[in-house]
Amino acid sequence: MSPRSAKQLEEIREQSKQAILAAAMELFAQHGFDATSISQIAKKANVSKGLIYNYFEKKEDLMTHIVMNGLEEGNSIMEEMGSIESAEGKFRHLIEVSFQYMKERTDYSKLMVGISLQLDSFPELTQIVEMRYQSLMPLFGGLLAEIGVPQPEEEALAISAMLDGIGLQYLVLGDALPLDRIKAYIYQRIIHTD
Amino acid sequence: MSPRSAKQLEEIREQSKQAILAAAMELFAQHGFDATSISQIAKKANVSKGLIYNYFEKKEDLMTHIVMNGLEEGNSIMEEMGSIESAEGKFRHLIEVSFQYMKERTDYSKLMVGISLQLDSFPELTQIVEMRYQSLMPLFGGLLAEIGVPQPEEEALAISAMLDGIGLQYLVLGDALPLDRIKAYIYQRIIHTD
Amino acid sequence: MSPRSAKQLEEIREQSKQAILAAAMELFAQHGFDATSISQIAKKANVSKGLIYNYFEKKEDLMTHIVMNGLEEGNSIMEEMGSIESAEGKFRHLIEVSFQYMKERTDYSKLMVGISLQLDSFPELTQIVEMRYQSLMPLFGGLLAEIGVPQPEEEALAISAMLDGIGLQYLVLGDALPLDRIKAYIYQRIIHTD
Amino acid sequence: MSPRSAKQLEEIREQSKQAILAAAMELFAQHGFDATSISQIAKKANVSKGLIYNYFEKKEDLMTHIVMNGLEEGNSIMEEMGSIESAEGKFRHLIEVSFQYMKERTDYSKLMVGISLQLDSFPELTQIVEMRYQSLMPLFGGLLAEIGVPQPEEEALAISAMLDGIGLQYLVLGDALPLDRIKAYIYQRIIHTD
DNA sequence: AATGAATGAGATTTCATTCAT
DNA sequence: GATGAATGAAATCTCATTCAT
Repeated sequence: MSPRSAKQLEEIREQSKQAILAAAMELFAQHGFDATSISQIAKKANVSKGLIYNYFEKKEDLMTHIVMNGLEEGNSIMEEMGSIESAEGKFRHLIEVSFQYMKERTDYSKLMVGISLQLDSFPELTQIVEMRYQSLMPLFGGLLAEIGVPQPEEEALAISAMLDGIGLQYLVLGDALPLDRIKAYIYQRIIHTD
Repeated sequence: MSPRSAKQLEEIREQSKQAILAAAMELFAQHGFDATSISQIAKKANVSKGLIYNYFEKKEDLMTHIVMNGLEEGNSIMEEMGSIESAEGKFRHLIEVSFQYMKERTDYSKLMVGISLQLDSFPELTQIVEMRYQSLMPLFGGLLAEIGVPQPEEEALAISAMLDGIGLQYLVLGDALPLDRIKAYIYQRIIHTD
Repeated sequence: MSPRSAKQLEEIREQSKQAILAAAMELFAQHGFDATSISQIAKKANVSKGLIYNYFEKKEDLMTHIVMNGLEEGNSIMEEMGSIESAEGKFRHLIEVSFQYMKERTDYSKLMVGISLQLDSFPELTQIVEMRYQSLMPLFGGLLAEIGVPQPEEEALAISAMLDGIGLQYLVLGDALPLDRIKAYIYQRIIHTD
Repeated sequence: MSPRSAKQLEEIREQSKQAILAAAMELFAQHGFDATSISQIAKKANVSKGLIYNYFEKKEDLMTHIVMNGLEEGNSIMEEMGSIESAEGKFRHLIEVSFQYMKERTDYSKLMVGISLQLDSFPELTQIVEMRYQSLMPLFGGLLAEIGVPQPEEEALAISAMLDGIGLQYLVLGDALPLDRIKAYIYQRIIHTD
């Protein structure tokens, strides 16, 4: 009865949606949410303004989807960590992944920091993002305790802050920031071998 | 028509300007630059829309002025530091001032982080803000070297990142973040007495 | 491709058309022509947006068809009247049918009044609807003359206006309007037995 | 302090507002609320689109203001009636005013009927308009009783319906409807002298 | 210096209509 | 016959900016 199979339709829909989300993410990251117009997104995604509203009810929803997707991706990265044996290995993995993320997904990182600053415009995200910020602390703390670091909780606070700070600085300064040197220092400080 | 002296006029001008800038800063920090309208600023400053354009050519100029003022203020705080003798004292002062700033001028801090993320909308600020980020590093490095910290440069990178990270986290999490505990930890780590 | 007889096809067509018209009528009556979207109609009719355009060239055509159908239905009701002998019987029938219509087909009545007020948006209907309004007058006049009412023409004007007015009031006030009391009064006035 | 006096400003504001309301009323009456765009209103009022939003928050507010103004005007007409002595005089006045209104303010009448049909789009008006419809009935009833009409309540219902019906018919048929003949008939029927 | 009415560009959003399948 | 993804025009509304006073 229907001229295109359900699967075909789903594919088409998914493609359009992804094109739109990709364009939106890039622009949101570059210019911020408010300074990005639906027209710009449509143009970048090679799509009509109207189509965006076939898939997303409001402009806000674009942001919501992007952030949610990103957090899910983050979760699956965390889960990989489960398969690593030693606490030290886990810690290394966490650090590696964090730095890699900043380098490779700079856009997304920028967007996340931006959103953090105006959470009251995105009520659906408030809780999720706040939890995100808070969930890493105990994880770090546990790992550092297992490794045998003297004051694991304070160190967790410190390292978590450092990572966020590095992220922020990297976004502003770009490659002028010596990422690798900082990474090495962290390892040396925690693991005492390197 | 009314015989006011040049000095009186200047005073009036200055008062209006400051009222406008204060209102703008608060609103920019709370809702972001794009989400704040000139009308809102005018209302909050108890001033007409038109008057704002007597003093500032464009909306962007408001932001530019606010940021510049803030940086100058920052500079004068730094200068106070000159009168302190010991490197340790200077370092302590720097840390104290930084934490105090986050607590008392949260709005302004938020605004500065926000602006950092969309520097391309404020071309006049790009250079200035980038310099700001970079200028603290050597300062920290010098102090830490004087104090006798083993790897002063890496430690400077680390502490500078930590401070920015703490700032970011404080903006998102508010008082859920144990500022004082982190501060104590920094002191303990660098100064070994506390 | 599928071997369906012309008759079957015709049936399918007719079913779809009727489903669409029924959905459109309900929605037009409830929310007005402009406030009703093709999407809503499609959803209510369980049909795709595209299909509507297989049967009707433009959205306006839906309205045109609905009104025409309604008028035809009205005509056939009138024709039933032909089989009644006495003028009084005919008059009673006319009144009964009118009141029944208001009660049972409130939606359609609402739609007809609404359309009357913006005839210039539906050029094809202008003449038809105007004729409708005018055609009842002579009919009433003739019946009232036969019954022996003193000034049959004026009374026809009056009763016709009353019926329209009752319709309008009923649409606004709903069952707060004492339809039966008014009906009784009309009978009493014209027929002097009741 | 302010360059134009408050009075001047108020005058300017009032003029613009009236121009906008007049344009809106005419267009709403002609094409209906939904089919009239803010652009059309702006053009007809010789004013920019933006200005309309200086005075009215939403498009709906235009309708609300127009209807409210009209009802107030209606009230003051009713109050004139208080100065008339005899019930018969009052009744005549009421009828005269009603017919005059239809002729002279056809636009407004049309708009009122239109609004009555879609009251659920204008929640602020619902109560007011319904009350309006209901308030005339007892008024008529009282007058007719005083005049000595046999069944004053039913007659009130009948006449009230007739007036609304005449209004509706007049809006559709225009001067093809013999207003004066109907008016004469009403007088003759109620007052038995004419 | 100060006001605020007025403008117009542009933002978000809706929706009738088309068309490839 | 039937679908629904896609378009684009137009609608509502916002707001930085201008300017007569």
